[in-house]
Amino acid sequence: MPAGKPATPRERARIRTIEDIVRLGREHLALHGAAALSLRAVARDLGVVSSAVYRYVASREELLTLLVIDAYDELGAEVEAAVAARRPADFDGRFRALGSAVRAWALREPARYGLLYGSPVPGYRAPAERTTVPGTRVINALMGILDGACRAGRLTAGDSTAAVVPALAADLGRIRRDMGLTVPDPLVARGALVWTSLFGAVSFEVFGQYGADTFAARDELFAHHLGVLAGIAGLQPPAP
Amino acid sequence: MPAGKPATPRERARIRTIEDIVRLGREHLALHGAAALSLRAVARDLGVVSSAVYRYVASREELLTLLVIDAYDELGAEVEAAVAARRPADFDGRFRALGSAVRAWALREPARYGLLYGSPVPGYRAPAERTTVPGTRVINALMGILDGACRAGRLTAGDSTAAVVPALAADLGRIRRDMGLTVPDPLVARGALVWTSLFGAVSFEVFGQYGADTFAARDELFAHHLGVLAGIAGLQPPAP
DNA sequence: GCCTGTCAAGAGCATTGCTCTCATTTGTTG
DNA sequence: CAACAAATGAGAGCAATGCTCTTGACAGGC
Repeated sequence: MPAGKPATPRERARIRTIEDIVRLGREHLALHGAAALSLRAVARDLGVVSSAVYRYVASREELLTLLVIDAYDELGAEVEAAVAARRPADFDGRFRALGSAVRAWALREPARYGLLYGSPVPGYRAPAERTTVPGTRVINALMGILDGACRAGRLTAGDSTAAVVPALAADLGRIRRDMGLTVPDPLVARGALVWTSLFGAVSFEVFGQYGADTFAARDELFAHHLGVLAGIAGLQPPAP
Repeated sequence: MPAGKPATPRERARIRTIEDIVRLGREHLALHGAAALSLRAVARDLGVVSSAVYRYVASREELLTLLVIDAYDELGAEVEAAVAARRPADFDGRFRALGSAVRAWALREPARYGLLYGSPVPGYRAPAERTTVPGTRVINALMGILDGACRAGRLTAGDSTAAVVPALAADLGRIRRDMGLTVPDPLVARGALVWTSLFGAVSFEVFGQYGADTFAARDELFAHHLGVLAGIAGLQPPAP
């Protein structure tokens, strides 16, 4: 990418306008939800007629894609910051920080979380080539923690030493190679389970799948879940 | 409820028309997704002008609610049937049947699954008084399995005998009382985790959160996850 | 200083949810 | 059987939406 600072003032004004559009779109998204995102409303807020917005953003889908990338990046940055705030050797603490950061961001930005991890917006498919990189920051961070614990010998195998079936082993092997992991196959599979389970727990809270008043102590419930998930991943709490 | 067969033919024709509307709505939902559901489109398919539909369905939201109930009921019925097909004492098998049934239905009906467990349709809130009963069939079945295993003494406590924090214990106690469970608190909490984790794994598949070609052996991955989750719940595989 | 390319505006098309009025069908009842 | 009343369907209409097209103005680059 050329990137940097495009010399021409036209280009500069252009990217500035796009930034404004994304910012306004983010506000609308957070306020009224993904499917209620209206290009005309953004245009109004921008003080411009609707057709003018199409000079900068090809379509509503394009704006959605920009907002998806924006949200993935914000979530990823917060998660990475939360993880980095813990001692590098405190793998269990790093994992819990990751989970708590995901949940905190999701509860603070439910509509944007729904855009990323909820039902896909009908007729819209996020272009993989633009969203996979920011979309993998969380799972990369998670696997990084597991891999670090494994290299440090702080990963308990538990009863998960049982070999996985060959078809799955092929996938896991490829993943380990692509991500440069040393974690053994069964624990990679468990890492994937922990990953999906974490987002399942968060989604239930954000999307209101728990009944309205089934759980009053949601913070404690989530903390409990995080502890169990840490155990599944093979992470051991810091020595007392 | 009076229910039964309303004598008057007008009422009969009326409920028949509503059934047709729900059926057409279900088709549109499955084909084009939830947010693309259009009352005018189902009116066209029904061979009637759009305003006529409002004689039977108060609003688009109302139709969505009917479709939510319809989907919850279909999913619940399939899950219950799958569970009932296993030997009552085969708790582990029953749990795996439950999980597989959820996944099978979700993969077969992704749009309807998204309506139930995805991001809420913006501006729409399912009325709890009409959807909670059908919406709790899966978790009831799951807790029923755990409770049955507990009563039969086939539930391994594992290392989960540690007491939960008081705030959470209050919630768990209420849940146990409401559902008539004998499972101890920590295992109720684990049941909740297994519940959310199951739907997390299914959602990742249905919503395409796994990369396009990260996992080729998704059936095996899910089976592996189910096995781990069964262990978390305290279920032991049938004696060899 | 002129020209070219970028930009905003406006009109317009097809679509949506929903309401209103009016005519027609239909079931019931005298 | 006929008359009445209720239920039903049709159509027009309103306020939105996404998106396209044409027209005119403005400003950057030679």
